[in-house]
Amino acid sequence: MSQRGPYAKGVAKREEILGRALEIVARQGYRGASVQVIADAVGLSQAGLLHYFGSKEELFTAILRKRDELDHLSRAAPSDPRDARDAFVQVIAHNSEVPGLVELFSRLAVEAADPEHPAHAYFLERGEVLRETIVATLAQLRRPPALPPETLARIVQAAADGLQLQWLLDPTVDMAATMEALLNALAQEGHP
Amino acid sequence: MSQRGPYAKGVAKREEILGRALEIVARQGYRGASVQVIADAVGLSQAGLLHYFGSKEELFTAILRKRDELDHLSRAAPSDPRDARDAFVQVIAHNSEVPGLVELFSRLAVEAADPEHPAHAYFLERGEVLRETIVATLAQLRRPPALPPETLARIVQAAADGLQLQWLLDPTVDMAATMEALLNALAQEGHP
DNA sequence: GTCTATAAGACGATAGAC
DNA sequence: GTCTATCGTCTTATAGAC
Repeated sequence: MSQRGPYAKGVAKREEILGRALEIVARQGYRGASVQVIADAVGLSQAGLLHYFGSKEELFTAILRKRDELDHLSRAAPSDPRDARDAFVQVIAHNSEVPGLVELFSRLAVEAADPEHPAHAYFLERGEVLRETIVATLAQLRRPPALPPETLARIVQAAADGLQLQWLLDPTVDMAATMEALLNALAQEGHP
Repeated sequence: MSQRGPYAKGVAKREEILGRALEIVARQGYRGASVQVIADAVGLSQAGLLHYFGSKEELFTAILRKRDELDHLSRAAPSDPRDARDAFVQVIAHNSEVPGLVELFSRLAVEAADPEHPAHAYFLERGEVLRETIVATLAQLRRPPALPPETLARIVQAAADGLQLQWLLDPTVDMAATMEALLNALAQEGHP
């Protein structure tokens, strides 16, 4: 059904390109990556690549969306709070393997401040979904928390993003361990 | 003494330029600010401006250093933990008034991941000083904390940086209030 | 759908006059 | 110390052939 229709082939090819572009950025890093570099890496000309993605910004936004998809981040989190926590920490641990994606994410997070940027909506939506997941997970823990759940969720999200900046600067920083420590402290906390 | 010597005038002028450049970026925002734009704003030609700063990257790094200086961030924090907390929160609150500086900081934080970048050392040093200050302040609170002080300091720093990204994306986010909530929760926490 | 070719511009940096 | 002028590079985007 969804594989038929006039665009099926184009969409499939687009996904294939996206997958390879993702690997390239993840492995070789995002060194101010240009459309040309990605095009070479996926075996297309620059114009050929931009045929599938309207512009550079849309291309990189699509890469980030694809990454979330592969990270299962668009799915609902596990219902058991500890499983949800572990899944979150594992995504962060995996990020250490893909510095180029972390750099791309951080860079676009700044550029997407402009409401006209194609990634603006992406970051807004992603943040909301992430925080909602955190709130839902927190709701299953001991109550009442010391802070409003929405505030806690913002802090956890901020910590995750900020740890990426620290890790980019100094790769000896252990993002996953630090986040796990924070989440464990949050899980144990609350007024008796 | 330090105002004499062959470089005194050049240094003074450099500082003057820096102060104006800081205002420009703070007020008009960093919109992919180029050397040209800053030069126009401070009333110099592009080459004239680069005479004082060797390169674009050094110029922007100097702006960030100047900002820290004006924020009294290079000084020792107040000895009373509550005063230290308030000072920290006030710096964050003030950041809401200077979006261009927040954007510049966040952007350079990513670019400075490259050890060759002129801002690399700046961000490393700034992070260390900030975390040491946080650790010293935490040491004056109830003990023992639920987490190692160094870990807590990393989390607080990460939260501050991450909140900036959230705020750039959505200016209705209250960075100062969120950070204050986090710090208050940390101050009250600990094993009885 | 994919290419070549090129437009069209921005930018940082430097040379050299004054 | 400050300028003008220019170089050289890199970039995205598009036009048009196949």
